[in-house]
Amino acid sequence: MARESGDRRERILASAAALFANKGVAATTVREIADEVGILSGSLYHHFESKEAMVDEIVTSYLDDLRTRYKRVMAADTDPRTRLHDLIVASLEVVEAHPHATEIYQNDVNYLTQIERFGYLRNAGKEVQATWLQVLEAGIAQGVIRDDLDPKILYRLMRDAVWLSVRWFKPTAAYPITRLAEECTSLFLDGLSRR
Amino acid sequence: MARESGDRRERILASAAALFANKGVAATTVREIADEVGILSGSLYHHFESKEAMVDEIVTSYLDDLRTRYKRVMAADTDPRTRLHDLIVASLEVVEAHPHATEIYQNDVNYLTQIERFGYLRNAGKEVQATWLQVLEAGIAQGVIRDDLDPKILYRLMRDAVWLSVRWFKPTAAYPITRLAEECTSLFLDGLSRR
DNA sequence: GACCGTACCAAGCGCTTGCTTGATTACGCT
DNA sequence: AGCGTAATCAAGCAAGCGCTTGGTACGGTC
Repeated sequence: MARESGDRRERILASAAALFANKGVAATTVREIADEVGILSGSLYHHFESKEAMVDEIVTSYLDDLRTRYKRVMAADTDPRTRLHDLIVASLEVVEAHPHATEIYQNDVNYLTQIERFGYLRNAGKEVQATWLQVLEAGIAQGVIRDDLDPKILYRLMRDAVWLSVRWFKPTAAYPITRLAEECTSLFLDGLSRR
Repeated sequence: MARESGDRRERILASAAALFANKGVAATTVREIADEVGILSGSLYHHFESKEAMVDEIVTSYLDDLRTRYKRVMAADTDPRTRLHDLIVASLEVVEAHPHATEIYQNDVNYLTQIERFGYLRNAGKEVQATWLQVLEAGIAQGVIRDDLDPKILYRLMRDAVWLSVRWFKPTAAYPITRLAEECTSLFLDGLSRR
């Protein structure tokens, strides 16, 4: 059985990601991961160098995907309003594609960044912020976005609202992720007051 | 030295809260807590029954404070728009008063709720949601809040944005917490589009 | 049919964990 | 001076941790 090596590897990674997301990285043991896959804990080390290596692979592929999509948004020749909308859509798509990785990143950044190996997480966060700020500031300069709100604060409020949707949003036929993206965009751009 | 017993207890609690918030509950050891206070780990058990008991006391006093302030907001005879503003202010005040507890709650709910002792966290979350929904739905019924946005989704977006400010917001003289509250309220109610 | 790499198991190592225990100290009260 | 209590230390236990090791089963290759 299991003639396909990569298959097993990915199943381990998937189980690990789910456990890391639900219980936290520190609180998840290699034995739990092995149990979920149906092997002994020692056998994990045939596929991965360490527990950290599993976390690393999960988080890295998540960040790679995020960077790729952000670049695509910024490469398009669009106005700030559209770009903001597209950033929200791209973010939610990444959240949907890597729900466990998103949750790990959200819950355990503090813990992870103090491990030498994951120092790169700091830079990743700064990159994301720079992208959003670029869009917001262009919007303010062009007069389509209010200039009485601090763009850094705006970014952080929107980022947390969008990213943490991973904790509660489960797409359905009646309420797909595209609709969440529209409601997010509409809330942030137009506000919830009736006019 | 340390003739006041309660003093030492609170210093332990403060150190524990800071460590729990920064590293996560599971990743913080009782020896680290003791080191911060300047005693041996065994001595902690003269003041607390267990590590869980410390977490419990931190989180409980946080939730008590939150509930109290929310009740005060809802007891006032105000319109939905004001109430929403007051809920945001109250939330930010609690975040400011219990920054470590807020962070612990945000980062470790998943981990904590699966420990029997902390099952009450589920109900606490539902209570908070019910309060916000009550205000939002009253606003929709009175026609001051748009009816094309799902109130549950609105609540979750605003909640995450407001609560996670604990991770990045440090009040200064130029930008006190009251201003953050105003910007939050203005963003959510009016949106960031210039009109 | 000898050989090799892959995938796994069984066992356990060294270490850290939360927590316990018994002895010792500091201090207020009489 | 003597006593009682609170606070602490020194030492260590059982359990669980991440990870290593030595060995086995098996499919493919020449």
